[in-house]
Amino acid sequence: MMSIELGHGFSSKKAKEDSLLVRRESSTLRQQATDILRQAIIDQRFPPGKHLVERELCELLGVSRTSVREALRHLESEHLIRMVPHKGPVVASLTATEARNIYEVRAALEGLAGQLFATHATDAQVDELVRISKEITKRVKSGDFDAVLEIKSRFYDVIFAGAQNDMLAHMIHSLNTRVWILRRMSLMSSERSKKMIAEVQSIIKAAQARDPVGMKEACIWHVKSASEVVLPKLDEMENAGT
Amino acid sequence: MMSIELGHGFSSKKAKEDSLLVRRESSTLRQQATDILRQAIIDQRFPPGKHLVERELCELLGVSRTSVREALRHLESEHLIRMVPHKGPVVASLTATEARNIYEVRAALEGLAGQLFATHATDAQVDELVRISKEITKRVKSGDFDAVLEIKSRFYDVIFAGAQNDMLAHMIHSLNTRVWILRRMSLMSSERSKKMIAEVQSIIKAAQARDPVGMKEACIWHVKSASEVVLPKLDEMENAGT
DNA sequence: ACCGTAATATTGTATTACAATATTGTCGAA
DNA sequence: TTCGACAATATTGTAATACAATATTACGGT
Repeated sequence: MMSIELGHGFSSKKAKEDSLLVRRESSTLRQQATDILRQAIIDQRFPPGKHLVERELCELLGVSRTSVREALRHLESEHLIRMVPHKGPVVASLTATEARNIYEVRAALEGLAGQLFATHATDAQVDELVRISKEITKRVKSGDFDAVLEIKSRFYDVIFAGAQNDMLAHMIHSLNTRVWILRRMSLMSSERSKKMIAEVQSIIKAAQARDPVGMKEACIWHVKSASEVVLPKLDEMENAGT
Repeated sequence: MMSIELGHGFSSKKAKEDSLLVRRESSTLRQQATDILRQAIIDQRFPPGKHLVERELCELLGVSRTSVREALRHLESEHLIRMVPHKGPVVASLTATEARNIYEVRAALEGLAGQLFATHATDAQVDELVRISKEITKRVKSGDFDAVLEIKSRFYDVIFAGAQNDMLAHMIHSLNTRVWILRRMSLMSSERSKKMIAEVQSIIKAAQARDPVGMKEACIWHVKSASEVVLPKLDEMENAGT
């Protein structure tokens, strides 16, 4: 499991997964704090709008205020919380407008990712994509939505790897964090799941055909299709809240 | 001299300038620290690869380590610095690959921005765009590259406003910060400046025609064109460094 | 010249303190 | 009672200090 240290010969330009680098799990406390808080927000343990208090977080996490505050800075830049001067951090809530904006951007970015994948990916990566798509179908049938989201993340990770653009991967990932709740929501309709599987299939088909434009459009369509399910619901909720 | 004001994010939904809100200029010290450090990096006062030392920054800025560290967290999330555990922050250097990735993403995002502008913008915004484009031509002739970048930022701000997607604006802005140096570099060739003006004109034309697809393509073309000037130079520099 | 080890520097984290600001509660007057 | 002024309280913003963990450098012996 843990491999041996070879000194600091970290010339891992390729980063094969059998790297010899020591795997020092999330080295710093603030990193762990950040991850835990992020997860808590995603899981809605801290509901949107919730006013967080630094001291409470310190106690909750068992770390000092220093670390908590630095973790909060990080979450702020991910737009998971909003800092109100002299009031503190507030868990960000997603307005319908923001969600619409995010889905617009996601469509553009995932379209690009698809296009680049069709252009640059290895055959092995295409095969891997096919393999995962089958797993997606399987998990959808099981009805475990979080499991579906998890495997779909892997699906996209393969696309990003093939696309060979880390910046792109990072940005999409960051956006997805914010709409995670919506994505789960969208899966909870069985018609949506069915359509989703079909969309994945058309992405696969374009990938196998090495068709950049086709893949781009399939990816864009996939995002658009999801947004069309979710955004009306969000509008509805927002109006009901008024 | 330069009023930067990317103060507290971009949460202003409409941001009418005659808002009644109290205008507390960059309220917190860490915000000011963040801005100053960011500017220093952009201006290459801290060259890429430079190893920053917290204590020195404290002295330089006249604030405590607490504030400096929180500012550093922010810059880290903007990818302007890289945190190496137990070694500290290092000013990020831009590899040719990263630059290529960023330009790919920028093309997609600015294309989207253009498309949305053509769809949603008011006539006044189109007029404003025309006005600014004339100013761009003027400043290009003056030969002040920073002035050109500044007015081009305003050009894009109008596009973002018309596109009505704050998330998109924020992401492009963040990317631009990282390639600021390259953008300035690209302007330093007079042929490039000439072509740039022509590209802006074609963007304007599409905007006036309210042609989303045309505008999208003009914006994409503009980014691609800039990247084709800059990326070879960067490759060159990188090889020379070896 | 090489190796191991001590000395040093710097970050990571915790703790304490206090000023600035926001929120809440209290009391008196109209 | 209702309202407003003002005090009491809570929380963040910032600073200063301390120490452990780790990386870098210097030194000294072989």
